Amino acid sequence: MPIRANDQIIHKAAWLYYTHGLRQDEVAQRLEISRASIAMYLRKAREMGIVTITTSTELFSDDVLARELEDAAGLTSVWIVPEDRQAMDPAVEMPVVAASVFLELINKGDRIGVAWGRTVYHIADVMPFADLRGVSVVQLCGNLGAPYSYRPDQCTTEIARRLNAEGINFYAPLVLSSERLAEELRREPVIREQLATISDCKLALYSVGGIEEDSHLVKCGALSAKDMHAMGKRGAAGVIAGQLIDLDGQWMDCAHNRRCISADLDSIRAIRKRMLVVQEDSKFEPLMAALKGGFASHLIVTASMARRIMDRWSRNR
Amino acid sequence: MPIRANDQIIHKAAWLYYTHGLRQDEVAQRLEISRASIAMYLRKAREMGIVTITTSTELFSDDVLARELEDAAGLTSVWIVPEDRQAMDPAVEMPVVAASVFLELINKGDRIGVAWGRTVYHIADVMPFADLRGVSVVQLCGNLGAPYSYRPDQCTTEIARRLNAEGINFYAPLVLSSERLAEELRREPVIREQLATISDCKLALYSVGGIEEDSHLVKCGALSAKDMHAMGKRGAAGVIAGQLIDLDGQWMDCAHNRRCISADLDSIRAIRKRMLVVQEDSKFEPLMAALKGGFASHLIVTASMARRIMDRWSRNR
DNA sequence: CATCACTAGTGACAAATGTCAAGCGCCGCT
DNA sequence: AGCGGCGCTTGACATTTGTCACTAGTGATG
Repeated sequence: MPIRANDQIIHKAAWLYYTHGLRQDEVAQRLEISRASIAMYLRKAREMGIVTITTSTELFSDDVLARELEDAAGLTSVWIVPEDRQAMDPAVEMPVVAASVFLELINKGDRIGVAWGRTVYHIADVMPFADLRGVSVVQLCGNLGAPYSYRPDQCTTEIARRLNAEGINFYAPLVLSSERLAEELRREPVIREQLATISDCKLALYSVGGIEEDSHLVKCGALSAKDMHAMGKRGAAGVIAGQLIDLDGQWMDCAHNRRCISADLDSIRAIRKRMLVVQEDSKFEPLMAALKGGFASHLIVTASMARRIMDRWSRNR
Repeated sequence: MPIRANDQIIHKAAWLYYTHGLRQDEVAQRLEISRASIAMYLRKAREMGIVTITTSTELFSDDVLARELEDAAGLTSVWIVPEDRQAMDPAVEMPVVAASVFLELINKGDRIGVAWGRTVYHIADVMPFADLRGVSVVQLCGNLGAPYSYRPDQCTTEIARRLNAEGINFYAPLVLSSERLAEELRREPVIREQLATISDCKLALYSVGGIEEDSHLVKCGALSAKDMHAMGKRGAAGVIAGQLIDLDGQWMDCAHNRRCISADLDSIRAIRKRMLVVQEDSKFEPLMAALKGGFASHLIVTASMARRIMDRWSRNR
């Protein structure tokens, strides 16, 4: 574009305003035209690229990635745990970040849902102590005798203890041996009430489970390796609060899910702050399913995982 | 710099406001804090270089006189600071223009040489904040205890700080009491290495010093008024990076220069972008010498100075 | 020469932004 | 535990900026 004599005044206005920090009326005075015109010139200057406003990409590259991911996936907030940092192992760092984010998301009097898994327990394990009387921590899924220390009730209890909050455990098994029994149990007033309050939670904390043979559900004996494998064939992509979800993050109508006593997935989706924390790189596909299913509003992942999500997301469009 | 939870929110506010164009109240709502805080965060973001607002310097190079001067003196680029009533005070304007031009000339990963003087310090003082990680700012000349605040190392340091770049100071005095000592010091590995890297600079910033009795070298005690006067008689015409040059811009073989620890003039000439900024009308003769000596590829002067250069140049041909 | 179409500029008002004193936790100290 | 200082946050108000309907000037056209 050739330099038109007229642009000169736009340059002058932009220079005085942006570089010297004069106010619009001062610029108007100096150039002897109305302030309204200055406002117009400045808009043109921005449109024409005479002034450019850029947000840093170098110094805060992780932050930029987080913002891009928020935009792409429609999430409220994303935290990126860097991996290139010489100091910290992401496996240690992530639960710490998650715990402090979790703490900040809690408000007085909130009811908070906590699911279960290795990740969640690690978060519980580094949760700072706080005095949050009036807060209730409820268990999102039924119980399960696990060979490890992170049983569902323990996650809830440990977090409640650290926060000085009220822990509300779920007095039902996660999986029953028959659908009929599960159905009957769900109808029990105590259980029903507990399930009904879940959508009142202000905040939920969970990870997403994988569907490999070493998945949590399998390890804890809730599902045989063979059945899990079969479910993978049938389109299962991940596990949320003990229940299988498909590639689109929808509840699967399968024997396992029907035998489960756990939070209704729609109740979980109804919670405003759904904090999803994913540590393992191998959980990429489950994570994508969970995101599609709307199980996250607040996401905590590693930088490499964030990049993979961005890649996939932009490719699909 | 560790993860500062506080910066995260600043970055996020800046992102939403500048990149997405949300209004402050919308940002406030989304981040669930007051709008007043958002306004504060945005100010910090600008100060920290998370967002940078730059204005094109085209206004000053878009000038017939500038083109003529480029052609006449064989310069790459000239910026003219106008002196008319509509413009700002040239004394204020020139450092600002210089700082903006300087910023535009920097590329990612560059090493940049910065000399010393009142002008350079004034430029440093109005240098915008930016995010130029990976850039190194090196000091072109030795140090000098100045009665003013603009010591050589301070120029370098301040510019580096504002750009978020790495500042590399020169740990030697500008002038030593004997030639022998200067020679020995120049041979010291640390110093020698530092001097050797100067020609790798992609960009240099300096002014040219006068040889009057109120010159910088005299004021800072590097040279007595009497000696300076004597050097004038012997043909000295100006000062570049602490060293005297003659009317043709050549290094003078004199006691002062031999006692100096500073960038070799040929190293400076080897730098592709040599940005010379001259404010005072009184520096006409030094400036002519510097131009003849090839110390400028990019020149910033007042309109009247530009006219004087053109006059002299055309008369001599 | 009247008319129309178009642009750039303006005054007045609405909207957005900047600022500051006061409030509120939090931390360290006694 | 109580106290004082410090730094962040906020509500309320002042200032600055954005917008829009309108006008004047300009140039093309029948």
